[in-house]
Amino acid sequence: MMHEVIAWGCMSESPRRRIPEAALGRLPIYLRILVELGHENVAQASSEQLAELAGVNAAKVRKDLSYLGTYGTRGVGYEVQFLTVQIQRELGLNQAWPVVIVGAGNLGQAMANFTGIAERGFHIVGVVDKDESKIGTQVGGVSVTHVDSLTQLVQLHKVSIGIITTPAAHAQDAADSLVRAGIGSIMNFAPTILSVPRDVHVRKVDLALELQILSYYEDCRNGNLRDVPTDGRIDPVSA
Amino acid sequence: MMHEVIAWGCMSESPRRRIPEAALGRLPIYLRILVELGHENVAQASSEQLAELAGVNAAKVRKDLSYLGTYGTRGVGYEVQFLTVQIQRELGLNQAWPVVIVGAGNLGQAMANFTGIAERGFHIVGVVDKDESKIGTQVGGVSVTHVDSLTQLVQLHKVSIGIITTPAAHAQDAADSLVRAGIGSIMNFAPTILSVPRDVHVRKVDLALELQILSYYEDCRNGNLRDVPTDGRIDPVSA
DNA sequence: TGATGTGAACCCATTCACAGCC
DNA sequence: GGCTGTGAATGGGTTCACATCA
Repeated sequence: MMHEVIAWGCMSESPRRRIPEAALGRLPIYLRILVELGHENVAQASSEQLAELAGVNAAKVRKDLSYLGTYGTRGVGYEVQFLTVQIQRELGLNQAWPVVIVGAGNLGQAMANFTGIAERGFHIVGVVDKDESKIGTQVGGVSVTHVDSLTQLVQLHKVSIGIITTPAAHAQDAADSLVRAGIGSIMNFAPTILSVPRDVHVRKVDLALELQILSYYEDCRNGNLRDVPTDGRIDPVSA
Repeated sequence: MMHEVIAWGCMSESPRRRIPEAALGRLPIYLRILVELGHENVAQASSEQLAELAGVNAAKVRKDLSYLGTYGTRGVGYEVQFLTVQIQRELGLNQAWPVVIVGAGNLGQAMANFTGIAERGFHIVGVVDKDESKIGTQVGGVSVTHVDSLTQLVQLHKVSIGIITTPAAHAQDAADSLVRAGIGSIMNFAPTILSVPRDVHVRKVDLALELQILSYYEDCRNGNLRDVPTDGRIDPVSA
């Protein structure tokens, strides 16, 4: 048995990714929990405990962690410190990632000041904007510079991740600037589908999206059953 | 045939949900696109066009929209205005949802000022904090009040959705306050698993999570193959 | 003709259940 | 005995392909 398992590494556009997307999305959650447990000087944790804290079930925790390697101890559990490092390594967090923010508005400031970002290995090396009135102001420990300085900033600090916090109308411009500067991945807060070269990763965070889903559930809870569609279709109560 | 299809409405904890979670999560995306198309006076759109704009494939668009009802026209496509209203209705967005924000920090301010929220039918009726120095300041058109006024605020405006933008350490307190005030759904920005009664919906937005996933992909792209696990397991290059 | 709507097939993710090891 | 690691079973979501209808 060995099928076509080529290597342990991941490849950016590999047809066969090692860690399933769904599991990958949960690794940061486990990581956060492990770091917290570490702060509380907890040395060991079982999949049951981790599952409880993560709000998932134990089998999923074990399956997810098994993609990383055999890091648990049967009959005991996982060593918190060790597993923390393994997940960090897997996520590429064993290095400080320099990040630039495009858009010095409220959200840009919030991201720049967000301690959770710095705590988890990301370092804001620049905030740029094209609004002259914002340039020179201090945001999250750096001063805002003009968007034209982006390329210079990116090359100087070897930045490969950019965050777009501009209004939707300027998001594509921001993305173009980032791509021109040579960025490889973009976290986009603007409610816009960005058009970028195929080799640039974009992850979109839609701040209103979750609210809209909540409103669906709230509407349901309040007993406001959805209206019947307005065309000819009728609720088939009986055959 | 009629199984137990009771009605077209959804129920908060119904064992048989009408719209699959995955499709529900895409409705806000289609909605945003449709609204934009509407602004550009586009009258009709095919599943192909919508798919292109949403970054998914056409079959998925059709399947997703089919959960709402039969709103397309074969051989033609979907009527933008009509479909917009249908999705809004389905998401419960045919009403203005009052919302409160707990935490008047950077992120709270960003959310309160975020025009995308107001544009999509949400109305910030209050921002509360427990830091005396913030109370009275203006944020997004309302003045910050003390967290003790939460219950009053919620009852006065019949609020059922709350947003937590406090530091992680205070998030559980914030959630408790919201629950005590009678809120039904919570959007949580703090990187914390909240403990709430079973009938309260919580959706978590982890701002650092997406960054951590990006760093994984960046690490891969840069050719930094994942290290081999440090235990005895070796890459099985050949049988 | 051309695009929707939808069973059926497929594929990925979750869960189960237990062998294997501490 | 207890907990991990993992094949196998299950279930949900995606995609295919085509019947259907304007």
